[in-house]
Amino acid sequence: MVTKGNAFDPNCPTRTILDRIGDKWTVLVVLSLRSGPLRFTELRDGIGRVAPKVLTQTLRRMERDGLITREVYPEIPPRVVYTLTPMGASLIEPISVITDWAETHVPAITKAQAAYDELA
Amino acid sequence: MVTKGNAFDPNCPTRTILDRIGDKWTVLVVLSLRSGPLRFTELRDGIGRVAPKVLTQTLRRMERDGLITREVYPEIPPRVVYTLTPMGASLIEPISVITDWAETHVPAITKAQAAYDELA
DNA sequence: CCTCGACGGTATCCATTGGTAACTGGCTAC
DNA sequence: GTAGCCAGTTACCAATGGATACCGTCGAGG
Repeated sequence: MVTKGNAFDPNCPTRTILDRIGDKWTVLVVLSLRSGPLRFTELRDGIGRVAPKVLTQTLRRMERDGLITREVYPEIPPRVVYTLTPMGASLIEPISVITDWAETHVPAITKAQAAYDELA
Repeated sequence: MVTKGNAFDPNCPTRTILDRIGDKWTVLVVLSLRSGPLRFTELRDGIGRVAPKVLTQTLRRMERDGLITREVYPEIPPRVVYTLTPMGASLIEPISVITDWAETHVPAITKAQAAYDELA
């Protein structure tokens, strides 16, 4: 009845992690850092319009989860560099599978939506 | 700079679909329907405590996106059966990749969180 | 009778969250 | 002196998520 794990138990940590991964910004941060470390503003500019507050929240969470590291260089102006940890990098593959699926099915979904709205 | 697609463009449909897939309940609905059609209450009971309103919203969205079908049997008491479409079923694989990742990394993430909170 | 429960939802309300806009501090360049 | 850079933070507000209660219709049970 239940999957191999127990994602159906609300108290299961898998569920929490699933939520985390499913987060819009988390996915985009991972993809952004794919090709190397970035600074805060580089992330902000690379990801189409994120509120800095939200980006900070996302990055802190990801740091806490061990997906990225945050290195602060106490210079003026300040410099903070975010880097994927090996665990964070291991997320690229699963995320790619999802984005591939999404891109493949965009036309079908758009079409389904149009059909649905048609007879509404 | 950008992935194969353009998930970084906020107006890109891929982004919308990504949000959809990332949705907590959508994932659980797909997994629930994996082994066959289910009725509303079966879904509700199978997924650890969902508010009916939220489940309805989720199901309507998924129906609109062409991931599931909704069949109403005008009986008393009413019977409504939800079934994965082929497209919906094609989501099982990608989702499994993610859940596998999540389950594999639960210990590491939990450990990372503990370490982070330790020195906070 | 008449009330109770099954089913597939709505309706209402509140808490949490996502997001916007403005501001901070410290230094450097104009 | 004042404008700007970076990496945020601090209000503040709108939207969303979620809990709870309720609806109509019917057959079953008392």
